[in-house]
Amino acid sequence: MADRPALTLYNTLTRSKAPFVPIDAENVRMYVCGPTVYDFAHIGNARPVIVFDVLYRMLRHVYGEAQVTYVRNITDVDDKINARALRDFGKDIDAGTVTLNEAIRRVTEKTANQFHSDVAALGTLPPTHEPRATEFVQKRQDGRADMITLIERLIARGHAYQAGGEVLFDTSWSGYGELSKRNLDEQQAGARVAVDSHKKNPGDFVLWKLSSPEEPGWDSPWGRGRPGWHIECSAMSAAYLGETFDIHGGGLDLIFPHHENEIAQSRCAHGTKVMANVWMHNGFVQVEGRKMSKSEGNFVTIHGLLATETFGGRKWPGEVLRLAMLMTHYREPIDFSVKRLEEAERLLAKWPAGNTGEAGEGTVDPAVLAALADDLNTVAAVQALHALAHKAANDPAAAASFQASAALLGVSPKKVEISEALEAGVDSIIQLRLEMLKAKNFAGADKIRDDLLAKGIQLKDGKDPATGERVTTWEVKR
RNA sequence: GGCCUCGUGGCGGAGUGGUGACGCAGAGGACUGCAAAUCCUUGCACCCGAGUUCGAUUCUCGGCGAGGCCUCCA
Repeated sequence: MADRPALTLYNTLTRSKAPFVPIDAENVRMYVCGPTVYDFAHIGNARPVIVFDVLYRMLRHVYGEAQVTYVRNITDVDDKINARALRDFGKDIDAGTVTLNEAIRRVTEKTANQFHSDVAALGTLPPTHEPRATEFVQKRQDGRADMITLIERLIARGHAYQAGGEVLFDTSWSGYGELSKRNLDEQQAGARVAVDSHKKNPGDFVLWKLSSPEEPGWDSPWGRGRPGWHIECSAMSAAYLGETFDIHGGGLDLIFPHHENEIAQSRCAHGTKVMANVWMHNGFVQVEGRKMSKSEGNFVTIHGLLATETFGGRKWPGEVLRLAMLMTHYREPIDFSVKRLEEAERLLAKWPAGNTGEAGEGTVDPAVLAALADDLNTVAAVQALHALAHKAANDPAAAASFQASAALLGVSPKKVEISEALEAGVDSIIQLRLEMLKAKNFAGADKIRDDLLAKGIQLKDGKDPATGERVTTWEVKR
């Protein structure tokens, strides 16, 4: 395709922007680190989900929907999950009515379901594959990559060793530190982590650790145990995308150690020069100017924004949250605030509402496309969209183009539904009000207007240009 | 201590070696019985210092400031 838009992406590996060239344009492959399912997802989790959803839409637009594979995992094995299961089901486990594994499964199922409903409300497309870590611990019937096989290969190739009841990755490997630009030897001075004596190098990390009988575990060549934190992404990316793929994404904080370790594991296990060609990282989210943390009391969950009145004293529609997120470039830090959400809502209210949220027949606006092609400049894209919205008011082609362009960002405003009974009655109420106005009964007319507004219907008075008669129209107030 | 980001008007936020992007909010106006919506007009900026340059917000160096990672974290 000669007319394919040139997509440029910032690559953390090279700390620079470069044209994106897929390994195989017929099968463009992207992996994004998904949630560890032990608690409600917060807006910090929402950012990569939204950002890489835009990238997914962009890739599908450029290369074709069937030509893009997007994998986002669910990590359902983690000591935080175990702790949560004990907290929530400890009594049941003690009473013998629930096993630990059952309790863990309940925690992960509930949290994963919540996550899915949250991100659906944010207007994100489901990924092509959403593998769960627990299904990739042991060797699989279908022959896809698994964690134990990867660890075996790492040991066989001399990159991992057993010590102190653990299997550890040997970070003396020469490629270690390329992504995060770290030299581990130089970091010893201020390192806060105590050096375990059984490690060959202080930075060596766990691939496999033994479980006590009370802890969840899987049988392995090294005894019953559970995987370390990083190996699941190496396994699941290889399982669906192969040993080398195009794009790997996640939050800034994952650069070290998570992604650095993933690279080390995958490259050493497979003997490859690269794990993913492009590494992309989104910036952090702050809340009202402060770091979000449970101790600060400003921990904001997606669910809390959508369904409760804990932030700014009201609920927020998913599309408002999404637009608010896209009003800042993905690599910049973002300050999540009530003011920002209000601005996003105002902007959205000015855009023409389509029923479908689908691209429809229109062509994507060149300015929107160019903005997104430039390392996902969603800010410029939103502003191009805003300009397009002005034209769309009395230009059907522009309106169609707006829908197609907005769909690429995933922010297509949908019409708000009102009850049919209300809608059917509006015209007669307007007539009644017009007669009151003729009689100069302004108080009565204004009351009607206020009552309708309370029901979500905004009246707008205008003049018929020919006759000078008052003409009242209405729209659904979003 | 080491390694990374970043610093633009009230707020958000692009961009560029050489005439104030833009959006939101504000102010003024048109329209209106009053609103809402819409339209028009308008004020406000590039952290500090040095260097390179005819010229720097844009490049280089230094400083100051903010944030992140080095420990679970998106």
